[in-house]
Amino acid sequence: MKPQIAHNSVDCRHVKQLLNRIGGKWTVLIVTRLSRGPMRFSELKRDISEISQKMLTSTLRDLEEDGFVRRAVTPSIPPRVDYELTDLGHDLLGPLDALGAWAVKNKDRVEEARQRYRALQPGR
Amino acid sequence: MKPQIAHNSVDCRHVKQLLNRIGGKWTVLIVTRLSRGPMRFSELKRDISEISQKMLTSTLRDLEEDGFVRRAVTPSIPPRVDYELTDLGHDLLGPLDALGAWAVKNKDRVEEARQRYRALQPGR
DNA sequence: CCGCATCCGAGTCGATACTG
DNA sequence: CAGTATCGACTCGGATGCGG
Repeated sequence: MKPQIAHNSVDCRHVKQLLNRIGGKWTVLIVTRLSRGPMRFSELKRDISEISQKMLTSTLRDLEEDGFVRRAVTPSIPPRVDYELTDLGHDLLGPLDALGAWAVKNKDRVEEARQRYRALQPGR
Repeated sequence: MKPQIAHNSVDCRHVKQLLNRIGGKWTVLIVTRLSRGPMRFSELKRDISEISQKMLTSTLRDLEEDGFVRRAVTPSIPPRVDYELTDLGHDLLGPLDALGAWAVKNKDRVEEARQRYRALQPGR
């Protein structure tokens, strides 16, 4: 089974890759936290209390891999690791904020649609 | 430069909900197809050949539930079902296209970052 | 033609325990 | 402090078969 997309446009693949990243359960939460400035691992963990250590680590790794986040290790004892957005990460905030603003602005319309839908679908 | 998304607030949930929707494997593909105009179920199925009937059905249901897509049944024989974007769905195209444009524009930077990352991580 | 029901494998998420 | 390792629960997506 190949992840090949029959959709001809090459660009489509990149769009989907990006969506897969930011569509992750924690990605946006982390990126928006970091938009305020560098944070330590434990700060992020404390700030997003519901996240598990594992998911925080792996999400940060993914973001680092794609060049949105920079990881800075200070080999002291105890060790210290800071994370911050790269230029690319900051650039991403633009469209991301736009989407976020849209979601906030239109949440009522979505909510209405959901209630209308449920009203018409007995059971389910 | 400053985060426009209010963290720790109710808004955050709506943003996440939206991302969960459009982060789905097929959502964007379907929405972009429908942006050109109404389409029948079988047209969509044919156009996105790799999608399974199940996923097409369930994704359309999700989009309908959130008010992005309207479903019109013509009870003829054989039956006929058309799907089209609602006004809300069309509005969503704005931020969605912005994100898509960003992905296309910055694909090289992401690609570079990935290669740089891989070069520094032997094995893994 | 449309799409629901069911089963199943693969990947994801998360709690817990352990290391430098 | 900042992770890694492991294992189970859960969810997603695909295949197939049936029904209106």
